[in-house]
Amino acid sequence: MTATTDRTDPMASAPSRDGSAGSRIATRLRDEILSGAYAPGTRIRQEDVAEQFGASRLPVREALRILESDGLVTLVANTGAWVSHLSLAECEEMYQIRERIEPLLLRYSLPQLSPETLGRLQELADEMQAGTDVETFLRLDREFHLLSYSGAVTSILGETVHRLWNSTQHYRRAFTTLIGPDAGRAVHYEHQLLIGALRRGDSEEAERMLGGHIRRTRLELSKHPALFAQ
Amino acid sequence: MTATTDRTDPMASAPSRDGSAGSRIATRLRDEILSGAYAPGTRIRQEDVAEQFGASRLPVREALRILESDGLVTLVANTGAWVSHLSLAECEEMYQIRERIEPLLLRYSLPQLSPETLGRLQELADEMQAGTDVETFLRLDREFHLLSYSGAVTSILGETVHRLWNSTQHYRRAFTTLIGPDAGRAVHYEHQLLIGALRRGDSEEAERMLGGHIRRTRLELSKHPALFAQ
DNA sequence: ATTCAGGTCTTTGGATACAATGAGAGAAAT
DNA sequence: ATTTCTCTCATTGTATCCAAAGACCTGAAT
Repeated sequence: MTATTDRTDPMASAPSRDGSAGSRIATRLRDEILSGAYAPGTRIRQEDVAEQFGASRLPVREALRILESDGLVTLVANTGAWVSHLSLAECEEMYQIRERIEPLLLRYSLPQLSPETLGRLQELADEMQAGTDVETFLRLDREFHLLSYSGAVTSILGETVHRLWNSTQHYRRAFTTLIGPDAGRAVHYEHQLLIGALRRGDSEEAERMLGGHIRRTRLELSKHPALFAQ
Repeated sequence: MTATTDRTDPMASAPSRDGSAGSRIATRLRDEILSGAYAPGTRIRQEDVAEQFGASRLPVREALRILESDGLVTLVANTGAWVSHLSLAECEEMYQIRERIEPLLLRYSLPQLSPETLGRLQELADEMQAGTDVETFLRLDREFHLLSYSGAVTSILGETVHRLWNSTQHYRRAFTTLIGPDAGRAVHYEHQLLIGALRRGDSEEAERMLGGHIRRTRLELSKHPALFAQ
């Protein structure tokens, strides 16, 4: 009976809050949205989803509420639900927030990172650097960063960061598709330098690197307003 | 059909998302929780609320989902709903987040603040300094800070800050009750200095003042773990 | 006396049925 | 031709009913 939902697996893309049908539907819908199956702006009809999952519209409504609180779905009363889309300004806001709170989360996490985790981070960074397709790049990058936060036992902060990643997922995909997964070599170098700071236990430097990494990404992103065309 | 909900009134304690019964119930329940009528840990029975508002349990469930996404209510599947309570660690986390993102919000807001708004901020600060009871102190402090953010046209950032204020409201009340609304003179001085920076349009200094203000409050709060006794 | 098992009972979760609201098409008037 | 009004239909919102899952109480056995 705490204020937080359990999250044993830091990599889980879905909180999987509980066993209710609404939560299960939310989990699967979330994965579909994050996978890119639904583009932002796509309308979501309750009945369609209900039929798809073999349930009534009621748990679907609960699922939509959950996804709304995740920022993935936008509900309008008496009208319907849509997959959320961001304006460039909103996306930049999210990156500004990330830039300020993810270093904090990393600071909580760093002292608890095991050698095994650091090794795994190195593997992920190397695998990314070897070059891959867009989807793999996105998956590895997400796993890399969220794993670097896995030492933190925080509740609110971790969830907030998770939400921000989910909300911007589609635009990261669009951006990466546009410029190619290796166009920005800086990403790989920054990851390597970040790992170095983590290995040394240099919290200050790790925070600075991460903040800069997010900041640079935001500035790159803002050069492509076309990604956010309505 | 944007990703944000309208919020014309920056002071509204409730988003008042739309006209559905669930949202209206959520709005009123939220106000009751924030007013202190329900202590954290209090169980909320769906049927009680339904009867209180003359509705069925269904919109109540929606209201509880909404409040859960606000962080004010904790739902457990097949078990029930409780007014959320925070541990000291969780509350400190929220203050750490606030310390990093509220200065950012203030930076967005500052250039848009009208002379009238600055005057109103001065009135609020003066009124607080004159000394009042706990409830008035809380109301004025909340209005002061949220009004200082009212110039920002942000969406996500403003909502996030709003949620953090709501989630910690009960503990601010408990803390203020414990030490008295005037025990911390520093609050008043900080407010005055903050207004000075705002008047000069000195964004850097305003951000620094606000960050320090929140930080100091967090440190004070952490001296009283008894406030968070289960 | 304490602990464990069973059963009842309260409370939540879900499905069907109905009401109400909004959106879109079509027709008429300017 | 364009705009506006109205009517119809698709879709969401709510209530009632039923099912299921915990919680609590009672009882017996060690």
